[in-house]
This record gives sequence, structure tokens and C-alpha cells, in this order.
Amino acid sequence: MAEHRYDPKEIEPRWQAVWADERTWHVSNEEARGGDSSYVLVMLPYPSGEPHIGHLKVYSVGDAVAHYHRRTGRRVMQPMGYDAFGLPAENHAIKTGQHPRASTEAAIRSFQRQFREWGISIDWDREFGTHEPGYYRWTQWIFLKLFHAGLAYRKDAAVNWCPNDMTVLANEQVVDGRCERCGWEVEVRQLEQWFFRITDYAERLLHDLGTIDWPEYVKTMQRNWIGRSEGAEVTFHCDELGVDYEVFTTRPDTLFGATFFVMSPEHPDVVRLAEGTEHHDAVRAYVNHAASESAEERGDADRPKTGVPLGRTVVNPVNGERLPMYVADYVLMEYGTGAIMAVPGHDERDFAFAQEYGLEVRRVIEGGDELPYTGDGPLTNSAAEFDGLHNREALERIVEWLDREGRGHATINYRLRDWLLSRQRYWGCPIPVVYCEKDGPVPVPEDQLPVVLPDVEDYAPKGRSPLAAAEDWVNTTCPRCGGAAKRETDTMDTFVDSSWYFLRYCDPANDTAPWSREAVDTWMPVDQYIGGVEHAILHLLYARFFCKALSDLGHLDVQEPFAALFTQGMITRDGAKMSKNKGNVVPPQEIVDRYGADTARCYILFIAPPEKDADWNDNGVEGVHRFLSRLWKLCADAAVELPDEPVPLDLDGDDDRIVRKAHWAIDKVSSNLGMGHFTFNVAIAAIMELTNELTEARRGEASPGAVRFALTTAASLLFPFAPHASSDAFERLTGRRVWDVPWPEADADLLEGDTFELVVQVNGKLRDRVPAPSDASREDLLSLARGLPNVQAHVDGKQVVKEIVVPGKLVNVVVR
RNA sequence: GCGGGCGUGGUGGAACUGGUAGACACGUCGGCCUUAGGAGCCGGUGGCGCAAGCCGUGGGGGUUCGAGUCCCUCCGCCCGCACCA
Repeated sequence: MAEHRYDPKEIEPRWQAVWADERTWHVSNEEARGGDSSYVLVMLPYPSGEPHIGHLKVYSVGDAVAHYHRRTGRRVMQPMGYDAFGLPAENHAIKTGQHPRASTEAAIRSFQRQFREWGISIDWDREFGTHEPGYYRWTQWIFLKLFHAGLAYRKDAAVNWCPNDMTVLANEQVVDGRCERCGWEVEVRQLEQWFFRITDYAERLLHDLGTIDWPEYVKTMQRNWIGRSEGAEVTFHCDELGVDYEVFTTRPDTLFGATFFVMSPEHPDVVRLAEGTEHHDAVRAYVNHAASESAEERGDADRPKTGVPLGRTVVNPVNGERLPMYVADYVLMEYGTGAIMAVPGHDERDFAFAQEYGLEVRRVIEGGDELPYTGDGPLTNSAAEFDGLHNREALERIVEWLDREGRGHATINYRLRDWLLSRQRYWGCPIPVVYCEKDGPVPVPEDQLPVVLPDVEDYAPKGRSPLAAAEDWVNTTCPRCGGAAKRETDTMDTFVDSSWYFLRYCDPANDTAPWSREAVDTWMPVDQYIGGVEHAILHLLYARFFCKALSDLGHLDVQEPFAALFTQGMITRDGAKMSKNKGNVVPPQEIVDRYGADTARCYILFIAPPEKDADWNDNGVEGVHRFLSRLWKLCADAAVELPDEPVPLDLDGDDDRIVRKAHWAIDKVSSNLGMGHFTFNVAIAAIMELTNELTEARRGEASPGAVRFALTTAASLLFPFAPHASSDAFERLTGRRVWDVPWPEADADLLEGDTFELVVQVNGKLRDRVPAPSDASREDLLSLARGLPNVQAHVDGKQVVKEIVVPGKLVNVVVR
């Protein structure tokens, strides 16, 4: 007997060399245009240190999908790149003085090496890093396109500032009042910054969620983030200052219940309003106090309501009543207009405030035992023409009335804010703008791109970008007038870099345009996008926005970049997130060194359905390694021991069993990989079952042809999960490259046996199982069932009420 | 508070439209082989019971010949959002 030993250390590098030498996974745009193509994309990694176990998981998932698509007849692009700008490398530079480019590129080399060692089928001809001038030149180009379209603009606004990272943040990067990256409490600062006008796209970003195949919870998160609400804008006039104030309300039906009016402490008019009243000092003190509080303190809905009167009034447009004005921090400047009409009878927050300050609470909707009542019902205490109307009906009438009178109109409000893209940091894409004393902000002309990021001595942020110190670079001339000018020293949010990288993969070497239309038309949209949940809002929303904006500007023809999305769960250790602090990190390199990449990949896919979090278990790895070892050895032994015969025409005994099992496995694995299914754990279990069947058959009477067929099938089905072992076993058995061979197809005739196991129940309880012919009639099955001793024992002496037959499945005899 | 998801052996998890609950694997127990093994192979393993059998998918109720799956209700856990007017 041949003594083959499964040795991944020998097998894996050998196949990796083949794939590298032959550029097996390269696919040209020309090839893709010729046939059915598929773009399988895993979110590009941020290269820092070494890849971790999460990378191994996400690329194992992506690779399984890519391989399955290829072998079912599609031309697959699976590219790779690096989200190379970013704070960790810069912080490392501050600590060590090492240029962020050096540490980043070292990390990239480590990622590259490990991706090759894992055998991921990447088209390396399309690789890039977002920090390369050849890439960010086009990031700047996109900025200019958006600028010229009015979609990139500069404004002075209250912005989120992270005191630890020393930079402003986008709204999306503030979680619970803290910096999404470092966890520090965010402060509010008034600064002039660059924004992308993503709010112009709020409606489309919301609506088009209906057109894409994404997990429902991700869509829900995006919907919540966009936060559409329908209502009305209503004008309240302040006589004292002769100014109109608009408020947004979703409940114009409660207008007659408004008893006061509240403005946010950040509202620019607050202090001016109080001027000359006895409340002026108190208002200033309140505003200053609010500014000193963190977003987290401010955001607490449970704390008691506070506020100060402004000493002014506004007029309620529906009834002419004068409402006292207040400033209170429960009104947010960033939502609506920064001012509200307060209806304490029908709003819990307004009610709490009214209680605190002894203000009138008026019921204008019937219903509920006590106030505040937030439900529906008929109007009361309103105007004669509205009283008695159901409030939903009254709502529309009141808005119509406001509209006619010019005091308001129906409108839609969104929670979404414009995307603040400026960052006061060094290691990012320079914003291609110069400031001229005469012409103001002037965009750098396209033919002068890229604006290259200069080297600096000191990376430490000092409240302004470290780039400001690069004086030779900062001082330039105005492209418009030729006079002295200074460059923008902020860099772009790194989410800008990653909002279009999937387009660049389509045409990565293009040096006259970011992409050709033909190239993106060939590949876009991404057929299957795969990545972590943490990007449910940030990256996935920004990328969608970019696609829509670039399409509107005529550079693209896709509204949605990612037709289907899959989000994978985390790998934990002892139930906790792996982290260096906890000392529970499993480095993929260690597992790959010990068991080989195939074992590592299979284990991670076998452990649980990939969308779930799963706990790492060292023993589980051993089990998967045993399986691969057994299957590979069966194949390697059979290749030399068993003559290469065809499968016998008449199947019986062991031959019948293993050939049918092979077809069963084909069916099982295919249905767990196809049509957006990601149940790799079940697919791998099916290959294990086939392997177990074959281990047993080795002791039996199976013919060489049948065994070879079943083993070849097992090796072939294994390919998406363990490409090295699969390629090796398959080649030994057939002399062919498994990836050149189409995915096996199950023979429907062999999926259905001549006989099946009839389940026999009495009163729904299992009483026996007997083999029955597949083509047996209902009557045959019934009489077969009735004849069983165990059935008779439960039927005797009782009356048969009903008999249920499910052909091919079961018989249920109902007795009383 | 609002929205979404989940609850199955000692463990991770299977179970297509309601039709054999627990596939596959880990662990564990027993055996073989070994000087030895944390290697390999073979077999058992939801609970109770000598057995026939009974009980079992978070608790309770319902629909059905038949419920892990459908409906109602309660409990527990996870995730997202939250002073959003």
C-alpha cells in the first residue's frame, strides 16, 4: 500500500507558484466583455502590521465565492488593494519618526505575502494602494468634479472635533458622542471646513435601497441614518425684532396646542434676541455652559430639562397667540431649523419642560387618560373648522391652510448631514485647492494633478495640519491670477479614498482618466461585495453617494455600486473580541504555519455560518485538518493503486452507494454556494460525509471506477474552500487542473433512489421506518405500512379515522 | 423608548415549501495498534428507563393527522438608533 502523507508545507507553495507563474487569476477586460462576468469584491484592507484572523475569514469567504463563480462559467475579477492613508500609520510616525509611507508599505508587503500564502485567487495585475500618487491623483480629480458641480463646498459651521486625534470628524464618525476611532469625547468647534453635499442625495440614497440585495438590517441602519421625516415648515413671527423663524414639525395638527417656543443654544440669534431684556446675562451664561458640555452629556435624554427665557415672543400663525421664547439645550441645532414650537400636551419633551417651568399644557387632541398624549384622535380646542376632525385628516387641512396663507408648507426633513471631509492630519490625500488673496479659494487645474503630498519633519498635529509647516509646498501661485497663494493644508478623510476604489480596479493602469467608461461598464456594479458590519453606514453610504454623483456628472452609468452585500461576523476567542490587550489574539500566520492555509481556511468557514460571530477553538482546527488529511490521502493512494476505469454502467452495492453519495454531495454543495447562499459550513459538512462514506467503502467491494469518480468529485467540490489540497488531489487522480474543469453537475436520476425510507407514523408519532419502492402508489405504501407489526400494535382495537400519505416520504395512520 | 435579529445535546452548529429533530464537527466514553503518545484507526454518545417505551428545540397556550418551523403570549440574550421636534 502506498504511504502518502498529507504535507501542506510541500503542497501549498507548489500550487501557489503555479498560480503566480501562470497568472491564473488574471482576467482582462476584453475577456470579460466576451462573456458572463462577475465582480467579486472584498472590502479593501487597511494595511497595518500583520493581517489578523478577520482578514483570513473575509478573504476565505470572498475566495470561495470567486472560485464558485469561475467554475460555474463566469469571468471573475477578484482584485486587491490597500486603504493606505490613515491615522494609525501617522500616529506611529509621531512616536517613532518613521515615515508613514515606510510603515504602511512594510505592512502592505506583509499582507501581500500572506494573501499569497493563503492561496487567495487575486488578480494581482490590478493591485494598488490609495496612497500612491497614481491613485490619489484621481481622488483629487473626483474632488474637482464634485467642486465644479457644487457638490463640494466650504462653510463655517459647528463641527465635531476629536481632541485626541486633533482633527474634525464627519457626523458618521461620532458614535455616542465619541470618536469612532479612538473613543475620546468629541467637542464642538466652529470652523470653516470642506463638505460634500451628500444631503442632496438623501432621497435617492433612501429610495434606491429598495433596488439592492443587501441584508435587511444594513438597509435599516442606513434608513435610520438618513432619517427621513415628513411634516411641515411653519413660520413664527417675532414682532419685537421683526424676524421670522421657521420651525419643522411632524405634527402640524397640534399647532393650536403650542404654548411656547424653544431655540437651541447654538442658534445664532439667541443672544441677540435676549439683548436689552432682563434675561440677557442668563441667556449668555446658559449658552456658554451648553458649549462647554460634551456631546455625550448633551445627548442624554433622561436628564432634567433646563432652559432660560429669552424675554421675547413669537406669534402662532394659526391663532395669533403670543408664545414666550426660551433657549433650551434639548433642542438641537443640527436637526430641523434649530427652533421648535413646543406642544406640551402632545409631546413628552415639551411636557417635561413645561412642568419644570410652570408653562401651560393644553389638550388639542382627544384620547389617552392624561397628558401628554402622543396618539391619534379627533381635534379639540383648535379652530372651529378643524375641531372634531381626526388629527391625521386635520394635519393635511392645516398644512393646506398654512400654504394658502403663506405661513408654512409641507416639507420633508432628513437627519443626514453633509459629509465633512477636511482632516487636520498629514497622512492623507491633499485637497487640490489654493487660497489666493485676490481670488479666494481656487481649485487646482486638472492638468496640474496630482498635488503631491510633501514630506515633512514633524508629523505631530498642533490643531492645524502638519502640512502647514511645509512652507515651500504651501506657498505657491494662484492658478487663476498668478499671484501669491497658499495651498490648502488639510487632507481628505480617508473614506474619500475608499469611496471609489472599486471603480479604479476596473481600469487600474489608466493614466489619462480615473477609468474608461468601457471598463466600468464591463464590470460595474460589483456582483458580490463582502465585508464587515462596521461599515454599514460610513463606507457603504459614502460609496453609494459617490456612484450617484459621478453618474449624474456623466462619468458612470451605475446608481448603486454594490448589487449584493454580504456581511461576515467576527471571530472571537473565549467569547471576546481578539485584542493585543487581552492577549487572546490568534495570528493567522501561526495557524497557517502549523496546519497549512487550507486547514485554516476550511476551519474558519466550517465553524459557523459566516455571517455569525464565531468563537475560535483550537480543537476544531485539528478536526478539520484530520478531514483534509484523510481526503487527500484517499485520493493520493487511489491515484496510484486503483486502475483508471470508467464508472460501471450498472450500479449496485457499494458502487451504487458511493456514486449516489457523490451526486448527493454535488447537489448539496452547489445549493449551499449558489444563488447568494453562503452556508459554507453545511457545504463542507457534505464533503466530509462523502469522505466518510469513501473511507468505509475502502474496506468494501466498490469498483475502482466508482471510487475514483467519488474521490474526484470530493476533490473537485473542495476547491473553493481548500484550493491547494483540492488541486493536488485532483491532479493526481485526473492529470488535470481542477480550476479548468467545470463545476460538477448532479445527475437528477441518481439523486432519487429506486427505493426510499418510508417513515411510518401512528397519530403523528414515529413507529417504524421501512424501505419502499420510489414508484409505489399510495395504496401500496398504505398496505405496506398497515402490515408492519409495530403499526398493528398501535392500531389494534382502535378505529382508523384517517390515513395520510405523502408519497416518497411518509404514512401517518390516525386512530381513535 | 423605537427598529431589527436570535433562543435546538456538554460545545459549535444541521434540519428546502410544516413531514424521521440533533447532519457534520468538537468534547467525552470504550476498544485496537503501540515501548510510549496530546499520532492513527474502529465503535458508542440528547435525557430517563433492564426493556417495551416515555420525554425532549427558552416558558405557557393555540392551529394541524403532524409544529424547531405557523399564530398568540410571556421570559432571556444580542445588535442598531435614540432629547430627531
